[in-house]
Amino acid sequence: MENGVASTKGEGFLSRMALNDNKAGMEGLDRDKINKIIMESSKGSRFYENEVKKEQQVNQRIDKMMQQKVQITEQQLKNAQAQVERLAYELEKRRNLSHLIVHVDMDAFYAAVEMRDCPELKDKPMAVGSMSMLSTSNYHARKFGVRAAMPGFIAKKLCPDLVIVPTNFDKYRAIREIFADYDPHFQPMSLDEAYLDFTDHVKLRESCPESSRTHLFRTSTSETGEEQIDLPHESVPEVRDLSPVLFEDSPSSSPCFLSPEGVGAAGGAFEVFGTSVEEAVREMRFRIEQKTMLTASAGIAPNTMLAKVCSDKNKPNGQYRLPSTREAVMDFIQNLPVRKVSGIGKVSEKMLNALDISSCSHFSQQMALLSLLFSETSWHHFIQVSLGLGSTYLPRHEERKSMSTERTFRELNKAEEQLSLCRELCEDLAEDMKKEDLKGKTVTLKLKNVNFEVKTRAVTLPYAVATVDEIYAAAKDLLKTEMEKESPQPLRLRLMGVRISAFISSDDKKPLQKSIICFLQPGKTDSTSSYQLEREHLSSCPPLVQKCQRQEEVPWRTKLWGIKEGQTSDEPQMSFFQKAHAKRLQLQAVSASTQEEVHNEKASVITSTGNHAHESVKSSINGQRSESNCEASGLSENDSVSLSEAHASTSDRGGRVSESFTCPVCFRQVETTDLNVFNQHIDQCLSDVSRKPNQITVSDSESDQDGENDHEECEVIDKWRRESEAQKKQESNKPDSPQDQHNLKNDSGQTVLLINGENGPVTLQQPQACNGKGPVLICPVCQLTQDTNDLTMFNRHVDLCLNQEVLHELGGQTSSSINLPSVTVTNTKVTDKGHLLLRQTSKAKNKRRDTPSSPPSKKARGLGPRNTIDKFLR
DNA sequence: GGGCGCACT
DNA sequence: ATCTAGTGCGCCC
Repeated sequence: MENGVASTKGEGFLSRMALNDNKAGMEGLDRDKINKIIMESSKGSRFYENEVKKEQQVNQRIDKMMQQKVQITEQQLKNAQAQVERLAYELEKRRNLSHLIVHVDMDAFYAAVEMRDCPELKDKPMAVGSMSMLSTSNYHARKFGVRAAMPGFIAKKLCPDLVIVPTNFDKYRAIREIFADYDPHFQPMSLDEAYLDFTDHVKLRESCPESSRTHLFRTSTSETGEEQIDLPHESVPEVRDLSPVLFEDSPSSSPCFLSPEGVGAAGGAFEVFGTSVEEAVREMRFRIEQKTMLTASAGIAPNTMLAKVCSDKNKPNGQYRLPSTREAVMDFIQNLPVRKVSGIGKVSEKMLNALDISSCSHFSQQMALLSLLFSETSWHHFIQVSLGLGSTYLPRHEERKSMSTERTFRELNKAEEQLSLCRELCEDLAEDMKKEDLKGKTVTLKLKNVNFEVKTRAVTLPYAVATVDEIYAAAKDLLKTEMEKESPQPLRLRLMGVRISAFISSDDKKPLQKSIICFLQPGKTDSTSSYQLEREHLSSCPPLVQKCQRQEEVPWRTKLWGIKEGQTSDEPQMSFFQKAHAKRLQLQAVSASTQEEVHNEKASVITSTGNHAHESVKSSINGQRSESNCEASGLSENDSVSLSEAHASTSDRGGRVSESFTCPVCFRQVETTDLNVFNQHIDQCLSDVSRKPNQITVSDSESDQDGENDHEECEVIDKWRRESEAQKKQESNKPDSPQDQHNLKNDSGQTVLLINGENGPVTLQQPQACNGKGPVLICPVCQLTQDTNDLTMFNRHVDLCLNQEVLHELGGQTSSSINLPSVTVTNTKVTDKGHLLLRQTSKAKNKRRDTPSSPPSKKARGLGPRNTIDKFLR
């Protein structure tokens, strides 16, 4: 090799495949011995040869880069340096240390689940996967060098006693919901990993009573209110013997998990958690463990980039906090190996190494050079890493961009078989496409031959396709073309895959309905109105409309992200309905970003009972009607509940049974069973919006940098809402009923108290008394007046009451059998599992989803959204 | 738009 | 004997 990077094939191979001893649980292994086995198992195989070839290609890239490097003039470097410094200055100016981003990562996730469900495995080295490939291994196996992404047959050589368990994704999927308990807006990166923003939670935590930070140990599955994750056919081992067995050599096993500080009234041990973010995260991990019997590790830092690195620091079953000071961040970065940074992989690392860059501190020294040798996105990413900068907001779920299926097999060289396999793949893909109601224009065929050479061939059709025949027609053409190229030799394939991309928007497939009859009547469409959306963003949410039509829960987060920065009010094609939608969704985003959740699984037990005893709660809430304003707009998760479940509901309000719909525009209950009447109501609401088209705006995040317009915009919306309400009142000529919507807020203008309707739609509580100071809060459980105006405190109290109710009176009753009032406090969300999440708004801010210190483009390599998992989640 | 590589899990 | 599957994005043409 010209640059001397790899002098032999073996070295070249090992530089790609050798044991990466950075991995947790891999410390102090006999690396040479392990690498020798890896080498011996691989040498001479086609895979090996291909790896060597790829290695050479990388080396060529490096050579090319080095040639460029020597041609760089002093002047170029000087100019580049100036540019780099300017950017660094700008980035520094925008550094945002105000967020507390948490990255949670389940420890050896798949393996841990399998061990939990099959305790005999606990003492053995085991891995999840197949002889061909392992997904992960437990910590026993890691001692032998067995790790994720290693083929099982090699792992067996390293560790002959290794037990390999096949993957069971359905089981792993169930775990995901625990993250939502903590932050419904969490960003899942995979089945076992997520980012959460703890900023607001910690702010509120400081004023929390100790009781709400007290958590019981699970002593048996039935004694606590913690829901069980659905785990088909397995026994539930004692949690306390799980953790030490799983991670006996954990660097940071929290002893508190094993030696509880006290014994609760119910006989259960409990632990009190503090108010700091470390304690909050520790509490979360504790609860995850109590609930799933699995441990998680976490990193706490001012941004996602750092949080991710931090979560790895004390793995397994540990956490690490990087203080939110510039000094701490820069210290942390100095000795951080570049490879630890998300987005810098094997190849990037090697290229950087060739420039003598191995730790992040080297970045700043070489940044001018890097700016000349790497693409703009790449070096921008590098410079941010060098400054310890990263995203301070959690990008929400985005739309899927492609869908594919592929299969690996033993050599397949008969044209007939290849074609029928291709057909099979197309069938699978078409089925998946149908599930998400997708149609795409680009069909890509992927082929890997027995020498591991990968080819992709794509065709973009003038129309979108989704059916088997359509996809196959395109894929077959591509395959035949490749066959012809090779003929008379046959293609010798080991993998075939079909992918569809370039999805068309839902609107192209089915026009949106002005009246949201689509929410209500599956299959029925109103062809008289169609909406051409100018913005691709807004229109590119194909799964949404269909899901509405199926009356499934609408993924509002998805919808929310259909509305992105750059949307403005002067888009003529945007329907008013969509504008109203957009605005509300945007407001949801605002409140979502400022909401914090009060853990309340016990309350969730209550909520899931649904239609009981609303009345008993109503009388307990006295308060003032709020002035509409931004903070108390009430446009939060509640709305998503209303919207997503804007279908007929039968309720027993006021002792009578009535059919009603919740209007998705004004949120009022429309008491009718006639869809036409309901649609008329919605149309009226929409025309209310239309009279103020410029006020129902979707703000451009770029032009609203400091969120200063938020208040103004909220006022506009609330004004409209007030007017709308007044108008409706006139129409119906009825006084306010308890179900009428009012935003209530406490003295600080932060909170609204609502009573939850049984079927999702939220009805707001009419204030009944006013003491001049704010709402008088009476606990719906113990019926005692609470000496506080602070809804957070009140929530905590209710929480505790419910806990006691559930634990001490109802014992092991399951959630569905508990018959208690349904209580919701504002900005709550009833999750699909019936969990009641309590949150409280704080000052609306952070409207910008892209904060000054977040990367200029999340498209920076490796930092884009990961949608892999969404397929599993849906 | 096509082809292919990188990165991540 | 045996080295995944799925996705998004960058770069180059």
